[in-house]
Amino acid sequence: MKQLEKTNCETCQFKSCAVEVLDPAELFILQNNCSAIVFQRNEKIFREGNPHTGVAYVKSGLVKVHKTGPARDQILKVVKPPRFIGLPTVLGNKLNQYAVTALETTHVCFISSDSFRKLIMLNGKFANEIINNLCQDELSFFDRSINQSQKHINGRVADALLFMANEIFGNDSFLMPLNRNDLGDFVHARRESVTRTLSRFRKDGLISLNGKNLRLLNKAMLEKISRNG
Amino acid sequence: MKQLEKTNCETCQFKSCAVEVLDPAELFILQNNCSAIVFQRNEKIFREGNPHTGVAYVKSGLVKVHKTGPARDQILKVVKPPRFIGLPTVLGNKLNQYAVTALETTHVCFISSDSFRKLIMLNGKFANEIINNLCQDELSFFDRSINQSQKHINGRVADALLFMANEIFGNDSFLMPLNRNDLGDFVHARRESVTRTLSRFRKDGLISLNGKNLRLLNKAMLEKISRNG
DNA sequence: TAAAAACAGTGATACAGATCACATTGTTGA
DNA sequence: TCAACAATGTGATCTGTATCACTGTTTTTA
Repeated sequence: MKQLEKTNCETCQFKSCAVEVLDPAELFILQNNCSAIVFQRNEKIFREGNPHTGVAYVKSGLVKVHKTGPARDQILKVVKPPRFIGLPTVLGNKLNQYAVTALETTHVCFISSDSFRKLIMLNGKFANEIINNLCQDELSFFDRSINQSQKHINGRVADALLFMANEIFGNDSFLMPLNRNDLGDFVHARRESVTRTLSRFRKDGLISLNGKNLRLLNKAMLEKISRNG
Repeated sequence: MKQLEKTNCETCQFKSCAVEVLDPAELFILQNNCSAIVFQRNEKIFREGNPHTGVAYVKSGLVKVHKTGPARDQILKVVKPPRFIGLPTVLGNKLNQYAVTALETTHVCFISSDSFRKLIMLNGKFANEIINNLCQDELSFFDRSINQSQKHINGRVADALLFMANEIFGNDSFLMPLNRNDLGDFVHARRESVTRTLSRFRKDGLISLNGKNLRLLNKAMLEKISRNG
């Protein structure tokens, strides 16, 4: 974790849709209440239970959002930039309700919650973009919840692989950013079951697998498995 | 389902926090793009896959939000008024992504999505309230997801009973608004398992149970079961 | 670079809940 | 008010995945 020199929000190459609609005066507010920080793999961006540090805007990299449950940690989502993270906690002005951890080198801007709220109040378009974000999250969370609870482990692991390939990497070949244990926490299963499922997929020629190195060989079949559980 | 005569938003006794912050001109917009409808038990307020009918403001009654999964229906939440429902779908201008059904006689105001969006753009405080709502939803959905996937059926059913008593009815004695099948869809279990769990709770003196008539007799113990799964 | 710690694979076993099949009770409307 | 259907309860059985125990491998760090 390393603080960077002040960045220029106006010329920032990672501007969010929400920030695009701000006028110069509003950008000035943002500019002066925003600090850029770099996190390395496995460094925590939010720590569960700690006082919040502002809204986080993830500019580059990859992060996991996770939370301690009664039995174990659970990965709620894996988030690719550009994306705001931590609105619920920050806006409620509470302690962090969940943890966020970098899965690779990740650039983040922290925006003080006061100024974030000020922007919402000042600029309806900005608020509208934030609302769109939250709504989108809600819908995908509904889907995820249903899929996780109604599919068998084959379907859940297939989902996770397709998600990584399609949503995160945009490539059928990728380096799995989660270890087997985390992958278990992501698909509501245990490490051993994930291992067995991946081995089965490899044996059936659906994927090639070498440690974290993954390639989807038969997406049609994986999608079918995803549908049928 | 029955359309009522035009209501007066300004003097409405069920005004939401969000609507409280509107000025007269904005209330006038709302007034003219808002229709009040009553639904009886089991009538659908939103039908999954249908074109949306605007944001729904639930003024009184009780509703379930549910969605078809690969294997069965799933109840995502049970919502008590006052509450906006259906923002994600409406704002995305898509088909309804989930269904909403009345569990008892329920009064709803439908607000056209255009005017709802206009209010967000015009009034930062309104937008802010909506954002607070969405954030709160997200946090409770995270909790629910973790509880549902990590607890055994005893803990999940205990959670549901405590939720009904504490959040919905504010009373340890209530008429369960969900039948055994729905209760199963709510706690990610099957009808038979719910029945068995409730019987066990009754035998152990934790609840009294007579059809839909429920009374929590030992909340301390139910909370303990909820914690330990 | 050796020792320790984290990560990954695999077989044997246990068990929570699903599923099935059927009996009983409650509800509805012709 | 009786037939038809929906909802509920209950025992017997099946099964997917967790758990346990152990081995092998990779990564970290002292």
